[in-house]
Amino acid sequence: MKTDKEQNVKELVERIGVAMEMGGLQPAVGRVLGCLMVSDPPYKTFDEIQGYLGISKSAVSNALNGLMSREIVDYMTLPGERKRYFQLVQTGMISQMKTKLARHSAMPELLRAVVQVRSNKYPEFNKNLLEICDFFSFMEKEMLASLDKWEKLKAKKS
Amino acid sequence: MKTDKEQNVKELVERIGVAMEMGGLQPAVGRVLGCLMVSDPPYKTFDEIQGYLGISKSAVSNALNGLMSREIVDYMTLPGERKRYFQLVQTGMISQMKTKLARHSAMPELLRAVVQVRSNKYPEFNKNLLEICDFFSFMEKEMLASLDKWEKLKAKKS
DNA sequence: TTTTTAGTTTTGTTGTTGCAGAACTAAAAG
DNA sequence: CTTTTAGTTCTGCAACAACAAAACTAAAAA
Repeated sequence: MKTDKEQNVKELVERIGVAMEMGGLQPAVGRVLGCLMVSDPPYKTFDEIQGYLGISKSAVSNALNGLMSREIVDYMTLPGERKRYFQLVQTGMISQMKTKLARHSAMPELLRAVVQVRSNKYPEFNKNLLEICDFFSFMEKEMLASLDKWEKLKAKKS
Repeated sequence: MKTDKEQNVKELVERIGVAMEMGGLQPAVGRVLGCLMVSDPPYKTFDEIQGYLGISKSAVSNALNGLMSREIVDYMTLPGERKRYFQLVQTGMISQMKTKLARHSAMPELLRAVVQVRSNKYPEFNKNLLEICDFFSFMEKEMLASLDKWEKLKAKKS
């Protein structure tokens, strides 16, 4: 039966939505993403998204605009048609990861400021703060290196 | 003048609070963390925290309990005293990073499920989905490796 | 026993989020 | 010029989050 598989797909979309929600996106945004992932063909119009998810136009509009501003989604048009076909930007998730990393980058600076403000009556504590600071710097550097590594790996393949 | 420096420290606490807030914690929680970072000595009682931040007891209580359940803060007691001295767990931020990483680990599985559900009419799209999937797996592996590297580096020093 | 201390739990208020529904708009079609 | 299409923006609401204030509790002190 067809409905059976479709049910499965909808549940999958729902699970993607929840996963995205935990990543800081709002529910409807996560579902739109999920919808575009399972969509066959891999693009959908505004109305199709709305119909598939059964949510309001405003929810779809806001979700799509948010996703487009983050460059996770973009759209194309077909010649002679006015409507837009929305689709995932394949590199979007990857650059998303980069921006997420960048958000941690304020910590080392703050921690250094903290240590500068502290007395040196508790050198052990200060040392540990600096170590945490080093840890964050270290991880940021490492992750950027990993991203580089990935990009080179991909470049070779293609 | 003393007040001048204290003002600076309070601003620093506030900035830490904001940084933590962006990391997904609630405002009061971020400030309690900031307070414990700049605290000299590096521990404070419930009342001291409340007094320093000028927030309610319930806010302090909830913040501390949340931080303790995440193992970012713990407390000690002094012999003969009932009150608890709250302090940062130095490894707390680091294990916090680990849990954050773990949250991404559902993605590869979901993406694989998506591809299995899709037709193969759009092999390019499917290939790209699998590539994103690989990317997340790759990054998770890399980060765990980095964490290992850090721990070994630290082990050597001490 | 009562009182104090060190918090916890409950209650209520305020502000914010996330969305639906309806009104609106701009461009194209008729 | 009117109508349709493809969305956007506005209005309003229900649910939830973050917190203050106050009531409560459990253990120790007096």
